[in-house]
Amino acid sequence: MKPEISDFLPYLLNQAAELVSRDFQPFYKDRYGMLRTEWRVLFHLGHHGEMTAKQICEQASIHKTKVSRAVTALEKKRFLRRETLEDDRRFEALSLTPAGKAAFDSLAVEAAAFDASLEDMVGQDDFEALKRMLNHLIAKKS
Amino acid sequence: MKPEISDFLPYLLNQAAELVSRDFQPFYKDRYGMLRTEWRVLFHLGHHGEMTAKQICEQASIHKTKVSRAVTALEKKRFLRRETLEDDRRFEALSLTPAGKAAFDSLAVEAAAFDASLEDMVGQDDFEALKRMLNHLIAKKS
DNA sequence: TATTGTTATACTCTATAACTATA
DNA sequence: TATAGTTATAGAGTATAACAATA
Repeated sequence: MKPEISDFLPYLLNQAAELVSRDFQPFYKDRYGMLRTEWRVLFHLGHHGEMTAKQICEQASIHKTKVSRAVTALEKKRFLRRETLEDDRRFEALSLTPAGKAAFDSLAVEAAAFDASLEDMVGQDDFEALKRMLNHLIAKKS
Repeated sequence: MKPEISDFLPYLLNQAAELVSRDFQPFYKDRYGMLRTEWRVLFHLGHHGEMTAKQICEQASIHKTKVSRAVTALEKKRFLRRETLEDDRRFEALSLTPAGKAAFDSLAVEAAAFDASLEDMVGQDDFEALKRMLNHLIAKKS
């Protein structure tokens, strides 16, 4: 018995990720002109406060070239400012401007609501289990 | 309490999908030079036999432009042949050549083994639950 | 006019190597 | 020599409009 495509986990993950991403994309794209990596970097800075690019790379599992470009784009949008660290001038402290904070606050609320709508879709218990499994899978594969 | 990124389902889905896809990609790419959509189209034709492009679009939820390009690429690799339907000359019956069938047979085995390795990773019960939830989510979002 | 499939085009995302500035 | 971050480039994936051929 050959497997159907709906039994192949890589396909399911990709399809689900794509559909969900496409639904959330308008929130950061249409209003703020951000790309996905920019939204993620903004998310991390909004959540953790001042960080270096390297810290964002590590915490978010994003390659340094992507972070570098996202930081440049967010800076151009006046959502982020950088300050070279005097201890070690290779590092820059990245932080959100008031405009960046405002965007983050608004998007964080919308993200939470979006996540809640997904929770409604699959049910509360399943939703927690789903997140747990995905985190487990990601940890194993990273 | 602001949400961590590991609590945001779109992020988790995308990260898991990317890591898993990257692991499976070598099977169809390195040996057969296929792209992801080509592998999916091959999968469908191998599983269901003769189909039209429209049927593949519907069953696999792939846009017609992607299927069209994948079909062209698979034809160039001599994995697929087309035959215009005389009933309605807008349609073409697509089917795998012997070389295409051989590639499918080999890849189907490897895909099943890969899927099984993911099952080992998350545990059998969770694995079934995970697939069920993803299928549910996909159905709701499509 | 509607449908199947193709082509053109632009944008988004990923991956890697080479580079700079600093340590 | 090593590390933080940048730039260049190619490849892969996605989205949409316009089109040709057939019905």
